[in-house]
Amino acid sequence: MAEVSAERGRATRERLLRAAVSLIGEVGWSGVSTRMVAQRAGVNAGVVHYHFASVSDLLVAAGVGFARELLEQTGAELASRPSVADGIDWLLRELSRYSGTDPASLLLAEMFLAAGREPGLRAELGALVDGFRSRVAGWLREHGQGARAEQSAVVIAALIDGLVLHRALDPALDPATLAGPLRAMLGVPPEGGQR
Amino acid sequence: MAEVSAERGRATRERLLRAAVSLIGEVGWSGVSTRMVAQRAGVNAGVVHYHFASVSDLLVAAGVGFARELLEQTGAELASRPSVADGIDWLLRELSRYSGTDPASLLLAEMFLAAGREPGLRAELGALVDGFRSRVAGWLREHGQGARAEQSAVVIAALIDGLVLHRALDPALDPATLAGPLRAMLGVPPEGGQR
DNA sequence: ATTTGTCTTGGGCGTTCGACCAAATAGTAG
DNA sequence: CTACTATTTGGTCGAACGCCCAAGACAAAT
Repeated sequence: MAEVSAERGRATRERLLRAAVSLIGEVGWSGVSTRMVAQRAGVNAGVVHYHFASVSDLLVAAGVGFARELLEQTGAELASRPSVADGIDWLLRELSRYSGTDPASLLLAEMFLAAGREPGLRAELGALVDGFRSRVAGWLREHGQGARAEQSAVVIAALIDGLVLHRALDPALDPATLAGPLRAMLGVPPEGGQR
Repeated sequence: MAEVSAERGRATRERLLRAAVSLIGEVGWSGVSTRMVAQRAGVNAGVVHYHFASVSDLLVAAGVGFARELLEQTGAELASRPSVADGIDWLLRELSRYSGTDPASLLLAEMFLAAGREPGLRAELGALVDGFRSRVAGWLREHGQGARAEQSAVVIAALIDGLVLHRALDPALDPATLAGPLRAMLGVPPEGGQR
């Protein structure tokens, strides 16, 4: 078989996916065009339709791949925190890194919207978010939050995305200042790990 | 002056705004076209550019008008609740009415995204959300939540939008089940209701 | 009756889009 | 070498886009 050719094709496919990820954040889901993504990937426009049946297919594959990586990484890091107070502090600090206007934030938001119009994307993204929630709930349960672990996890997951959205409107909004209400919600003493 | 003409013109302008509001939710901010909005409003395509300098101007005017009405109405209703527990319950019940896939939910989400690319929209929407937060904070302070009223208001406002987003992915997610964590956050007895 | 100003119409300009295709290129196998 | 497959190229297609404009329609003012 043409092994080197196949290898080069895989690399091109990867470049297309990466180009799509960055472009979705910059110009919006529906703003991404064949020519645009091809130019950024450094390939001819026709190549896009060789590797993907349609532009939609490319966008879904790119977005889901990115979201999977981000959610699994965040979930793992959060679950490894020794205490709930620690985890909350870490999460809020992590959220401060996303301004709400950076490509990563915008990509996430764009995916939520596109999911409403692309059933396949909705199913995949829904499964990812559900997995994240379960992971958070499990972590809370491990630390004695059994009673409302599930509901608290829902609140935390939704709050993450809500805060990213609101930071886009008001960059002065600092997530780190919200530790108080969150600790109260989770029944953690106000002065847990750090101040 | 041509009073009847002017009146008819105002009515046409209103129809264009309403058509734009419904279309943003259906096809997305950037998916709305001149011809589309004109057809839905029952007027010729050229009329759009008589009443508005550009499609963007129309969308901003339509979106901001809708958001202003919704936020002021919700803020007023929430602030009129006799107790924090009451308000939380009402808010969560109200949230249940938005599936995350209905035009109103989608319009709100689309506006957050579009705000990142249209500075004018961002300023207006930011002011509206800030006003809503202040109103919620004032209401919390009135009911003895002075210590963390501001932060709690930020959490509540962000949570609203986050929940709408997440409901779009998982319609089974029922906001009403989240009263427990929220009451804990606000220092309200879990079940009794009034403080 | 004529003028004035507001509103409405149909059409056209230039651009960009997704999709598709035949030809060209590169690498493997016989 | 030839035969074959995978990949890339440059180009074309019809459709839709935002925006603009000249002309018509119409109620009020003169």
